[in-house]
Amino acid sequence: MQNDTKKKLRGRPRVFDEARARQAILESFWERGYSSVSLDDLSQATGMGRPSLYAAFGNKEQMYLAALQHFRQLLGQGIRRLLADRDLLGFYLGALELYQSRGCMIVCTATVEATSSPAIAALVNQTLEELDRALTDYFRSLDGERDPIPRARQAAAWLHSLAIRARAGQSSESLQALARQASENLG
Amino acid sequence: MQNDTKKKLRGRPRVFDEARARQAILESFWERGYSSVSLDDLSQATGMGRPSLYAAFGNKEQMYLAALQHFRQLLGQGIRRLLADRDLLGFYLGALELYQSRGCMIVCTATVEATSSPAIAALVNQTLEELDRALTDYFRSLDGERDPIPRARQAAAWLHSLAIRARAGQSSESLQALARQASENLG
DNA sequence: GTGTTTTTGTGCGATATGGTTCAAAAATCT
DNA sequence: AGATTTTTGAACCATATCGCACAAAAACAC
Repeated sequence: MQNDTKKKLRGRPRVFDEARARQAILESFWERGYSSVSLDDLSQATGMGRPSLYAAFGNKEQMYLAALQHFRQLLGQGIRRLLADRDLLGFYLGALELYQSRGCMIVCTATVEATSSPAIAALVNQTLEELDRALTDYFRSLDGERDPIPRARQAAAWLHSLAIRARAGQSSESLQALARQASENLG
Repeated sequence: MQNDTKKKLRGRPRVFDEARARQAILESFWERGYSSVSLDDLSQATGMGRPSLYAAFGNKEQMYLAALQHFRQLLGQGIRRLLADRDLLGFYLGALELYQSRGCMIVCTATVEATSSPAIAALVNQTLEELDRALTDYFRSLDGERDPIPRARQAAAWLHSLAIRARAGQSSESLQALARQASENLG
């Protein structure tokens, strides 16, 4: 929980790599959602025993929330980088790459739990609004763009649609065609 | 399982109303997804004992699939009716009404399970494609519409986005504003 | 070596879960 | 009334689930 530096600490050394474990937890939840992933699944995915898992990352909900934050960071990173390039097609294709691996964790798995867990609901909303804000800022920054908000909403709608279709397993070709349509539609 | 007519049958009469029970099952899954709804939850929601539930509707997955079909029918009905009126704003506002109660069952809860259950995945895809087809037909039917497919994809994207935002609990005003934007954008 | 600190794995416990059996109950048919 | 048919509810079974105690293990400090 507190060993971030890799310098020698006092007790028995950990046998697991915390970053790898976090990644494994993220991927499990990302792929199958919250409810259908058990602690045993996580134990297997990380190679850690349940007690170690618990000591290191807390209980199941805390792990899920951390994974969601992790995903959110991943998403935000991509958004900032790609929008800085003013390359909308690149943005959509990059997002698509992320989505085609396992779909969008926010749109396609966290929304289910939103009705059961206020904490998850809050995080979902926060992420959605963050995306809206980032897109609005982007369109506002474009020369001669007078009404950025509706444009941002439309851009978000394309992204949401891509997320859903990717999770549903539609073909790469049709998804990429959609990404192209989105960028042309907005460019 | 087979008693659809209400005429007097042979044995002990059922104490439950099959239609109401189906509705209760639908609402449970619709609200909380597949995995986090237990048979006990369904038993409580319907007022039926688990064995009766099992005898009448099969196992959990069969119940979920039936509920999903039920929802799909509901959605398709609304789509056909509203598009027949050529009232796109009405279409979006109607969908929104459905979505604001519990979100979209396909987009917001079935997609999670798609990775675990091929049957659910297939049904999700089928529904998505059905929607695309219906929207394409609609735009094709409009006078002077030469390229209906991209327009249909855009219309679907607006719908997907509305579904997600509604499930996330965004305000009625912002959702209705989005519905208006969508219909103006396409009209 | 002796003590200290931290991680690990075995294993427990209480409850939840999906599914099913089975006798009793409640209706109809003859 | 008796036989027949169907539903019901209690109870059961095997397994899964989350969470946690606890002793052994593995490192360091002195």
